[in-house]
Amino acid sequence: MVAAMQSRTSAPRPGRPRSVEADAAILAATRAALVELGWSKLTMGDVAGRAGVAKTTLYRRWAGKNELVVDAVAVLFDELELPDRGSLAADVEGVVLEFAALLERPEAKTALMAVVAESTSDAALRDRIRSSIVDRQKHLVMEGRARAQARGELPAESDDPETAARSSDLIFDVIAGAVVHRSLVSSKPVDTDWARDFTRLLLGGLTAISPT
Amino acid sequence: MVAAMQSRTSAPRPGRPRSVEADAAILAATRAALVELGWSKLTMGDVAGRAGVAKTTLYRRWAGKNELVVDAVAVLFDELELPDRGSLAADVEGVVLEFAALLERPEAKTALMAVVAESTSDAALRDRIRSSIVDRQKHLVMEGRARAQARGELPAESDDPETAARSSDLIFDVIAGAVVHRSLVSSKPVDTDWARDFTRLLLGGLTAISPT
DNA sequence: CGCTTCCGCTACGGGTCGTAGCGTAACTGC
DNA sequence: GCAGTTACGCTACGACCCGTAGCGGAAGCG
Repeated sequence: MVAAMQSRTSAPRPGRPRSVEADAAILAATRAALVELGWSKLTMGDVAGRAGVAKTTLYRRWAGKNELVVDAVAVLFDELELPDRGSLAADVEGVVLEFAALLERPEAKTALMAVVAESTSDAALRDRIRSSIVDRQKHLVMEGRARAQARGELPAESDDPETAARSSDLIFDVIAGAVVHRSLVSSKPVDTDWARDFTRLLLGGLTAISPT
Repeated sequence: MVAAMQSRTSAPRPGRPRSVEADAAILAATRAALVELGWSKLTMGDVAGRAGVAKTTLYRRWAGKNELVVDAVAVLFDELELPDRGSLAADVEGVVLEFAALLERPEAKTALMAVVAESTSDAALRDRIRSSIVDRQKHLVMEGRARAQARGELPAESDDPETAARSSDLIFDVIAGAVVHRSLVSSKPVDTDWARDFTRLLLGGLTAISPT
């Protein structure tokens, strides 16, 4: 992704250009390998073989497994959308289910946790994840919040842009964190029942949880 | 941990017993290696060297890196406690900060995400994590909830034990998930400010978030 | 003392890593 | 067309880690 951007934005350099088909083939092969092998058993040589590409070609574009997988998985997050479902509750429920469906895909679940784990001791990788994955989701929170404010479901946010950002960060961490934890750590399904319970908790708070 | 339990519960077998010092040394060496090297660069041979133990001894007790690290990190969660801080809000804030402090320890942050990632394609490891780590935390939710109900801060839970379990699972995923996501994915600090904001959101819901 | 199990050590085949070197292919500017 | 430049496929390589086997010896039990 970053590599692709580089070749797209940079002025046409002399010499043979990098094969765009190879880029796509490598990323697709990486996702396929993640599905079949999981993170730990995935090797650069295997990916190269699947993509019909020499191993050296991979190393010319990505420093290693971590960077490659981040780019391979990042595009999955572009699918996330937030259609107007009429109410804040419906919007939250919808995005929760969408995000959960994304996490159900084996290439996503195994790769995401692994790269996050690596990023704890690799600042560059941390930035790469933030820009390639995290920031792409955050705008969903902004959209949903703006809509809810327009509907009168939420009060206008603070004038101070810092506090406004703080609260949207908070909401983001709560939603994404809860779904990830439910799905990957507790390894229980994020179904419509759970999404409804979670939405009620998020909107109304702990006291709102009571037998329906 | 499981290995230790095995040798503790099983009847005294004939022959030389396993060295308990070796167990402790290996687990400590594993944590030290996690701090210095992180997950990916940690090797069984390195751990054996640090522990002053032969590599074969490690393999006699653990099947591999995954199992070893789970056991090495599991004991960290025993530190988590939930002293009565007088109110539900204070209790939540306290456990959030405690959990965050635990996640700040490099041996915990790098190992936890990694084993969770591996567990997505390893059912046995998933069970091991659940029993060794997740279930140890869940009782904190029960405690806090029971206290809040005794104080009159929360209504009594449903008679149906299934719905009661469902809601405590939900609360657990929201709290743990949010802290993990904030700390490891968004890589921003879980400080007292954030803990206060989060607690207000959890107790009062989205509408309660407004300029103080 | 025999029996059993654990330990440390050495050695090994198999696999992955990341790089170097080579000849060739593709594209640019003169 | 022709040099110049860069990318590609291929091969080969040392380095490292894996997980296991086999050995002699140590530590307990009866």
